Amino acid sequence: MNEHYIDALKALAEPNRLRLLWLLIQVNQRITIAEAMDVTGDTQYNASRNLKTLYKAKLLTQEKQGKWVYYTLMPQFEPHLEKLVESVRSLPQENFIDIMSRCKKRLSMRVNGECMVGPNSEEWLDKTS
Amino acid sequence: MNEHYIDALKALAEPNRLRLLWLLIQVNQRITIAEAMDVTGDTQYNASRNLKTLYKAKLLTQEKQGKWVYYTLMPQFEPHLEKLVESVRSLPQENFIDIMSRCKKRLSMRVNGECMVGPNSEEWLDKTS
DNA sequence: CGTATACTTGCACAAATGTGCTTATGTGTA
DNA sequence: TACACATAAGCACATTTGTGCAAGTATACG
Repeated sequence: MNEHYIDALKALAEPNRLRLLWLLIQVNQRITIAEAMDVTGDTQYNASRNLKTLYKAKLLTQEKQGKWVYYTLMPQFEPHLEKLVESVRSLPQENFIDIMSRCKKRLSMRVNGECMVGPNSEEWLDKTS
Repeated sequence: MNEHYIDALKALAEPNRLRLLWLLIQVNQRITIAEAMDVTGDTQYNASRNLKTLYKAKLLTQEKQGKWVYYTLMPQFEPHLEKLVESVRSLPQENFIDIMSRCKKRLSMRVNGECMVGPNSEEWLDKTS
């Protein structure tokens, strides 16, 4: 009963995942696990698993492209899920200022909208030092 | 960071509590633990703790009156919390039909809007047998 | 008073969840 | 084919969370 909704709530009830979904809502763009790692500072295992958890809760879509896996916000059509995403969207930006600026920095390293470098690259470390 | 919001999500990410909050939203009325027990079939410990968890997450208010403790939906003023409650409100009724009818039955046993009998009373068992 | 009733809290335990490490899979490139 | 790199999956472990039982607090009522 409402298991899908419960899964979504559980997926969001964890700070790292909430932050990830918030980011994906705000940037309105797909991101790779490598990019998520750099932006959040998470380990590879955690970035991968947290994105996958959001995917299993049907909040994200997954798309493999070469060696990269892109995750994107999934459009919701049922009212309760739509409103849940809207709720996350309304979270005050103040709590995410640094993560947002890191994300913009990381996305600016793309070429033609494609992720080119892996996690902890020279280019990234230069940008953030 | 957003701990209050995370608490609310956690509180809702459990079927029994989600059901309780949905009920409180729909009936738009305070209810006692005794009533919650009868309606959900939960034990006293669980009804008490689940309502208290929702209270600690600031989704409900608590009001002691004589030997009864009434819980009521708490009005939300921050957009993300408002929308979270709206999301729960939009959950399809189909999933709650039986619980809703039991709740109406239980509330009809009140006198002047006050709960008069405890859990598993004769009157209640008669009504639902 | 003393007893019944509504509710709370502490403890023990099982189940679920998050994390880290290691290893495996799969893809691009030389 | 071999190697580098992005991601996933398996395992052990600590933390959290839900549940049941028992004892405790508080209020009503005779």
